[in-house]
Amino acid sequence: MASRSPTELLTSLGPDVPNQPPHSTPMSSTSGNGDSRTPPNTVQAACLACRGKHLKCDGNTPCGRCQIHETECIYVASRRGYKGPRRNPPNPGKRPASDSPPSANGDTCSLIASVTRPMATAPSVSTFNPAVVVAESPATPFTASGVNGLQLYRSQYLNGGGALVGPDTQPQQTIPERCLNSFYYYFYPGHPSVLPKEHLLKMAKEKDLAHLLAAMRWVGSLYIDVGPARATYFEEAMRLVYAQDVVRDGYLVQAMVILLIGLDGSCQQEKAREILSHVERIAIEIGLYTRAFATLHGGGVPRVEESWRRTWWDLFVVDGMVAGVHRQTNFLLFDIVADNIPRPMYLEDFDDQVFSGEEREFSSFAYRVASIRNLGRMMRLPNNGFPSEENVSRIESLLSNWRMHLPPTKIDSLNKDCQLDEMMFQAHMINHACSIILHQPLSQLDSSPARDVTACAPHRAVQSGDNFNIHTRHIIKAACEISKMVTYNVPITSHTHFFTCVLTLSSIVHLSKWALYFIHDEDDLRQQVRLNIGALNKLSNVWKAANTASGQVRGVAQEIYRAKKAQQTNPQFWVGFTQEEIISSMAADEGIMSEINTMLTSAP
DNA sequence: TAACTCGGACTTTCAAGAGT
DNA sequence: CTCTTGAAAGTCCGAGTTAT
Repeated sequence: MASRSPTELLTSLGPDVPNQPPHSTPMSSTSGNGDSRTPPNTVQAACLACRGKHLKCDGNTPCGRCQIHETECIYVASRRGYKGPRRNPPNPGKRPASDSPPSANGDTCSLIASVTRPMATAPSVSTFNPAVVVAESPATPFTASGVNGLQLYRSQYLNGGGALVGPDTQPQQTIPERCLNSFYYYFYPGHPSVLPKEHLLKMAKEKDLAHLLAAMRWVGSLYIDVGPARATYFEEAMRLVYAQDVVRDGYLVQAMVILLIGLDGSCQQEKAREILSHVERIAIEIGLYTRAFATLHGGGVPRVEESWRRTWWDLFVVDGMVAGVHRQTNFLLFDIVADNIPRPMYLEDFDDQVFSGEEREFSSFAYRVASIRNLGRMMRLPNNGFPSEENVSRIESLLSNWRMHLPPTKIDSLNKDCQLDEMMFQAHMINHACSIILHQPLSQLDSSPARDVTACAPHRAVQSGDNFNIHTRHIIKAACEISKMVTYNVPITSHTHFFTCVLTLSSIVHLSKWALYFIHDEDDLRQQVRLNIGALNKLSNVWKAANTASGQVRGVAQEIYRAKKAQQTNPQFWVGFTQEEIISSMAADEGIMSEINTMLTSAP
C-alpha cells in the first residue's frame, strides 16, 4: 500500500478543509501510475455517515450526501485487515519500528494516520504506535514532583495555615489579572498544557499570544464574577482565534482547546464540536503529534518542549472525553499516530509491563492517556451500542488491568504529599465512566428512565445483592467509585468540567438502582445520590452544563419516584416483606426524594 | 413514490506462515 | 526477504421497508 503520513495526506488534499477524506480515489486519481485497481467510482474511504447507511460516498469533504443533509462529514482511519498486535515481533525485547498497534481492537492508521513515518521524525521511533508516555522525571520542567500542576499553582494561594484561598481574594488585581489567575487556579490543574504563568507572560512579549491569553481570560472569568467583561473576553478570543491572519501553530491549538472545553461546559456543544474539528485538523497539519514538533518549536527550552507534548496529549484526552460523554463525535485522534514521547517509555511498553513482570512507575499524565485509550478501544468495538459479551469482557480486561497495575502511589489520586493529583483523578474518572458505558447495555439496571424521562417505569423486578449479573455489579461499583471522587478535599470546580458528565452517569446508575422496588443498602445509596447532586450543584456555579445535568437528574428521580409510588399502591407489590421493611423502604424513598428536591431547589 | 434501511456480494488490507 | 493464504474490515448495489 502506498502509505502516507497525516501531514502528507492533508497537504495533498488542498488547503484548509477539515475532516479531509483520507484518499478519495475517483477514476482520475490513477495519475499515471496505472495501479489503481479500485473499481470505477469507488472511493477508498467512505465517510462515517455513508458507511453507516451503506451508501455510496463521493469522498469529498463534506461529501455530497452530508452536504445535502447538513450533517457532519467525518472520515476515520480504516482498520481493515488488522487482527491485533503481532504475535511474534521480529526483534523481541526492542520495539520494532514497524510494530503493530497495541490496541486489542486496533489502532491501524492506514488512512488518516498512515503507516508512513511522519517527516522530520526520529527514525527509530515507532510510527505505528500511538503511543506515549509523558515520563515521570525530576527534570519535568513544570513541577518538581511530576506532572500535576495543581500544587504549583495552588501553592501561591495557600495562606499560612495551608487552607486554600481562592485567586480572587488577591488584592489590587485588574480584572484581566484576576481572570488569568482564576484560569491557573481552577482550570489549569485539569488541563495543564499551556506554559506556567510567568513563562507564558514572558513569551507573550516576544510573540503575539493575544488569542491564547484571551481564551484563558474567558475561561478564567467563568469561575469568578467579572460582569460584562466575560462576554467581551469570549468575543475577543473567538475573533482572534478565527482571524484571517492567525498563525496556525501550537499556541492556536492551546487557545482553541481551552475555548472548546469552556464552550462544552457552557452548553454550547455544537460550537465546541466545531472548534474541536478545526483544532484536530490544525494539530495534524502542523504535526503536533510528532516527536520532532516539540524539538523544532521548543527553542531548546525543556519547559516549552514539554508544553507542546502536553498540548497534543491534552487535545487527545479532550477529544476522547468529548466523544465518550456526548457520543456525537468519534474520537478521531485515537487513530492518529503519535510519537512525541519525551522519554523512551512508549505506551506500548506501558501495555507490555503486565507481561514483562516489570512494574515501572509512569507519570500520572501517562496513566491518564492510557485510560482514555481504553475508552477509545471501547468506542472502536463493532456494534458499539450493544457489544457482544466477548467484546465487553475484552475491554473489561483492559480496564481491570489498568486498575490492577497502578503503582501504590497512583491508586487513590493523591500524591505523596496527600494532595490531589488531578491527572490521576481524571484517569480514574475515565476508567469508571468507561466501565459504566461498557457494561450498561448488558446490565440488569433499566436505564430507560434516563433515556426518556416521560417513559419512566421500573420495569425489571431485579433484586439487589448477589442476584445481579456481573455487568450490573460492574456499573454499580463504578458509580459508587465516582461518588467517592466527590469527597476529595479540593474545590470541586477545579476538576475538569467533564467530571460533570461523569457525575451524571453515576447518578443515573444510582437512580436506576433505586428504581428497583427494594434496596437493601438504601442508606449508602442515599448518601451517594446526595454527594452527586451536591457536587452537581457546586459545579452549576461555573458550568451551565452541570445546571442542566442537575435538572435532568432531578427529572429522572421524580419520574422513578412517581412510578414506584404507583406500584406500591398494589398490595401484591409488598408480598414477602415485613411491616418493618415496608415502612423503612417507603421512608427511605421519601428521604431520597425530599433531599433531591431540597438540594436542587436551593441550587443557585 | 421518495427516502431510508440493511443483507450481502465483492474488494481491500493485514498478520501469519511457508517458501526461497 | 517474498509470496500465499485466510480473515477482518471495508464499499456500496439493490431489494425490501417505511414515511410522506
